[in-house]
Amino acid sequence: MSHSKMGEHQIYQILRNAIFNAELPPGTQLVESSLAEGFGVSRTPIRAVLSRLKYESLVRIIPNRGAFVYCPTPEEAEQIFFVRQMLEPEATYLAALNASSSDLESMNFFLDKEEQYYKQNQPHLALQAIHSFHFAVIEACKNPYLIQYLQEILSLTHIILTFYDVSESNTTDSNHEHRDLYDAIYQRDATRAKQLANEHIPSIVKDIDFTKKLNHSLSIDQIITRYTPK
Amino acid sequence: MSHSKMGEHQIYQILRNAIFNAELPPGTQLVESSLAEGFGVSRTPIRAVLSRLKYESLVRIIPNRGAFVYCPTPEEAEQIFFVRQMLEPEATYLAALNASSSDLESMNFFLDKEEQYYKQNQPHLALQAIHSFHFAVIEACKNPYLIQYLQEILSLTHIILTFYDVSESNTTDSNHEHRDLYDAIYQRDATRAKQLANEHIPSIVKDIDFTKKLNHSLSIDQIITRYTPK
DNA sequence: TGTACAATCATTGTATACAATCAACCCTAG
DNA sequence: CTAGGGTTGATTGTATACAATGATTGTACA
Repeated sequence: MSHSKMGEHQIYQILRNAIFNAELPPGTQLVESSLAEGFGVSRTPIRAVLSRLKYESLVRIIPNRGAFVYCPTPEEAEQIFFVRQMLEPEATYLAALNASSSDLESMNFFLDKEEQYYKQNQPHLALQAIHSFHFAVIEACKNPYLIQYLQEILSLTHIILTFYDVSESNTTDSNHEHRDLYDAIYQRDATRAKQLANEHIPSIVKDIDFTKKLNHSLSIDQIITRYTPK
Repeated sequence: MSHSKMGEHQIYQILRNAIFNAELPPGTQLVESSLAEGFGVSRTPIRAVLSRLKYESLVRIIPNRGAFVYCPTPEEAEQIFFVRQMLEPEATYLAALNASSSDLESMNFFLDKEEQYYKQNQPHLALQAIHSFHFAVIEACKNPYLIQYLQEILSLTHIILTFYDVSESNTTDSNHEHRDLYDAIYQRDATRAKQLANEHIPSIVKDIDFTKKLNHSLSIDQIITRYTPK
């Protein structure tokens, strides 16, 4: 199956999203020639995209063997959440000081989305909204290096939450914690925002059930077709 | 000037070192074809190396324009040191808990080097020894994600210290602070190690003179020749 | 003289052909 | 039936040719 030609950035976005939402199951091999054919380009830009995903820890590249979708072990998950716990409270502190009105709007938007998806019993979409909310918060901290690292760590935690079962989590609590965090930022109460962020992360981790893996898997062609406009 | 063929990893190391030590002056354009000729390979592996350096913030790539050696502004320097201040004390805490005997040996080795280079009045080499010492510390924390981010941030701070003038700093104090830090880690006193690391960073920053830029610059060919074995 | 515009050139971006690598398979000898 | 070793095939790694981009220079015209 061949599609219309696509730009490198677009290809990156599609693959990133697919890994992000665990539609490409962790461990899947990404073969350059197949992707090239699917996206209607040569292997050259595909290699660039895979290389970028490697630096973001979303794929692992084994020399002369190939690229494989990142597959977090529970031990790695713990290390990832540890780093998130190190970075996010401080970034939240800065966000409370520096958030622009458009940052605040963005946070609000995704909070509403989260609530809406919970009510519609679509936890998978709610998780995406939560990710976007947290992303909006860290973007507001205005330190590009901190943003870069936290964005990466946040993506990894999102993959973990999507890949492992979190159905036991209390959705109402989750939404309330996020709203409280937003309120603290909105009121420029940086200390309180930091403390809320600090307490928030353990409440995410405790609901992960590492014994149950979920399955959202799609084929490469399904993914390409879905994201291809028209 | 053409040289014997070299592997991608080796090329990466050479370019990284050259940028790291400000031998390639910040702002220098790195032209793919020149590097390819210099290293005796095609543009393909050069592009891979430049792309990697880009993800490590050591070069900036402007699309359709080229790759340029990272050129830190004082404002960026502040943001970089801020992130270092966020990460390094905690990593030092973990290092005190987890350092292996070979980690400790490594730290000790570079402490001696630092002292030795100061005595020989070679501040530039002493800076490199300090970097290696700090690197040994963070490696001991055993969290691969934290190590990755701190390694990057540490490299950026090293570039800043090499690029701007720090000749006013008190070399004896510096060495003593490092030895104290090592002692705390050696004694597994994690809390003290963390505190020392916390106090150490401001004492680095205060000696930077952003008004004076130093010049260590070499041409690409000089760099290739110097690092080429034989 | 200064500005708009066209041609030129250096450089990056992409496609394709070929080389190198490694795993899996099969075949043979013990 | 098993262990060793060579062969094959799928995949990545590299070189090279060509296309696209955008800055620079030169030039005509106001």
